[in-house]
Amino acid sequence: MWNVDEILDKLKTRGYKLTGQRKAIVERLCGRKDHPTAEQLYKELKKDYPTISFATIYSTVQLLEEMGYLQILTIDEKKTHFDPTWAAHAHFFCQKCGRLEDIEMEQEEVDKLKNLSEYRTQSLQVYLYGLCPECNNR
Amino acid sequence: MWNVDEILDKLKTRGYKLTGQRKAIVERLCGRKDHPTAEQLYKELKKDYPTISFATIYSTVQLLEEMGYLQILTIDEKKTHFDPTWAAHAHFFCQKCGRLEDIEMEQEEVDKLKNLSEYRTQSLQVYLYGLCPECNNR
DNA sequence: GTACCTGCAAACAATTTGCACTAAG
DNA sequence: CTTAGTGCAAATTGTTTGCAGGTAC
Repeated sequence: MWNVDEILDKLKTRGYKLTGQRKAIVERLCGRKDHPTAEQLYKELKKDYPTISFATIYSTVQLLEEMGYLQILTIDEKKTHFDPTWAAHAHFFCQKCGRLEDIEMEQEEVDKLKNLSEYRTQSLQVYLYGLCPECNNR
Repeated sequence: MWNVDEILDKLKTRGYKLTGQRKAIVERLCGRKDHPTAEQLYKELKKDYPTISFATIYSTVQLLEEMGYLQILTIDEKKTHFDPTWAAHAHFFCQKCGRLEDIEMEQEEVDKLKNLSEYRTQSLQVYLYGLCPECNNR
């Protein structure tokens, strides 16, 4: 699990400016277990930064992805979700309600999948689709 | 591998009309190894159906997905790709040129992944991201 | 002081939708 | 004949972009 200071340090090291917005975004993402969308982040951050914009959110999130601190999930066809968890894992997406859950996966399994291609794999996603128990029972 | 007639039969059985457009779309998808986008399909189909529309393509493709004959891939953040191959396999996406390739995967492996969740998994995608050899060498 | 960053609004692009017309059965 | 399907154009929506002003360093 990465921590806020580590990321801010690395940002600085790479020559990026430590703006209040970037700090706020990193802090808000760090350690959380859900997978917020840009919209969700925007609403949450508005409390601290009433003027924050999608432009800033998207650009910061892309920065964090390039640095390997988060993954941008395309499991939901409608919008991207951000996943700040570093540990190797798969995702389950409920096709009815949109619920998005982490699923544990062994590192060994992940490595095996990454090596499926003869090309060098930089990142990997395993997406499972179905109905969550609640949606299945009605 | 499914064939054109099987699909058309099943469409009829389910009460859908066998329009020329649907036949053309099914024929064009059946057996192909690449992963066309809506745009690509549209261009190709225009030769036979100069008036064909995106509305028809999207609706037919959704129908085929519901019937389990193709998968709609979200590996490319920008647009969806259609995959008419039924056999279990993963996908590799080149982050630079957008090349999208099939990767073989054993059925055993697929089943294992599908069972990672306690919920019933209806479908599964394994996406590998990286650079293809060509993009890697320049 | 000077890049770089931010916020705003406009632009973009893939997909969806409403509706009048057409054609399958 | 009836109803589902089609094509068109407009609408929608998540994301990106251009640019003027602001801020980190």
